[in-house]
Amino acid sequence: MRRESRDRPPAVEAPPSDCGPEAAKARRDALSPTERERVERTVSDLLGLLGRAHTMAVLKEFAFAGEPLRFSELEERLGTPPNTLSERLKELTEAGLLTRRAYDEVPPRVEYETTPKARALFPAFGHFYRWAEDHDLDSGVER
Amino acid sequence: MRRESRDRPPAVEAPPSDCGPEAAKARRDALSPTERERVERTVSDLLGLLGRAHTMAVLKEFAFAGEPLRFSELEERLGTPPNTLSERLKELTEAGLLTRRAYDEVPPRVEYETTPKARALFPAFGHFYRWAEDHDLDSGVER
DNA sequence: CAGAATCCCAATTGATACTG
DNA sequence: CAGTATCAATTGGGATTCTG
Repeated sequence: MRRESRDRPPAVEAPPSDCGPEAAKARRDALSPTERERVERTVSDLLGLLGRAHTMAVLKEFAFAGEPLRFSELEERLGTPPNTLSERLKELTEAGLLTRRAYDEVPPRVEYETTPKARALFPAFGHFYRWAEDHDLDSGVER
Repeated sequence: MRRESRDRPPAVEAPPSDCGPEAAKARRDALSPTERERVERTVSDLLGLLGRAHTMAVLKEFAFAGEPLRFSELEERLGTPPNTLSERLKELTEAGLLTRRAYDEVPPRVEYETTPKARALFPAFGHFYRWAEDHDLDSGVER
């Protein structure tokens, strides 16, 4: 797999053999029809979930925070309206990607924490960040 | 927690050093303030772009196809309404992720092809696929 | 006080018909 | 075939209100 023109620091140039598209394609072809169908459905469900406003931004926040976050922290960092944020957090919790823990205190405190299932997703977000170091969107300008 | 236990090793749990969140976090801290700000903005622009209906599904289709795709192929494979698909393709093209080539033929033919910039994004989609092999979304109760 | 619920309006998306 | 045009349906944003 090639790399774009960059004068960028070394990092690790070799893309992980684990998440390249060719690898995924090969793996897909190796699946049984039944299992493959399940995987396809899961992928499209996942993309459907991630493809709602603020959802990926929320996950990215958790990925970089590396610790539980409170509703108000997310609200502040993302600038997401409370009703929308509330809905996204509910969806992510129902999907099994976050757990919600309410502490019976004054003032009240609710913490959301990622599940292993969500953390297994994080490398993709790390990749987006990595991508952003080497690229820009729009204008066709390839720094 | 439905099918968390599989006959496959975790694998995804150990993120590749290249796109793991820790690596990204460390890299972020190493950036100059200016560059870091640009990267942050690019990431959120990217997530904004990807977070529209069907956008990631379109890119996934290209990632697995590995070749140019026509409007009708995408429409058929994704079941996306033509106006929405049209808009998404326009956005992706303007973002520099796709190129559009129209052939002067009868019947008309238009092919969309990924740019290197888009292909640099594909490992993330491969990762989503990989994730789906080991996980499921526990779709919660309907609203 | 955190945050869930509600209402209302704007923006996005979907379904379908239609055109070059 | 590859889109537009149009209109209905769904979703998101902002302000406000309610509750523990």
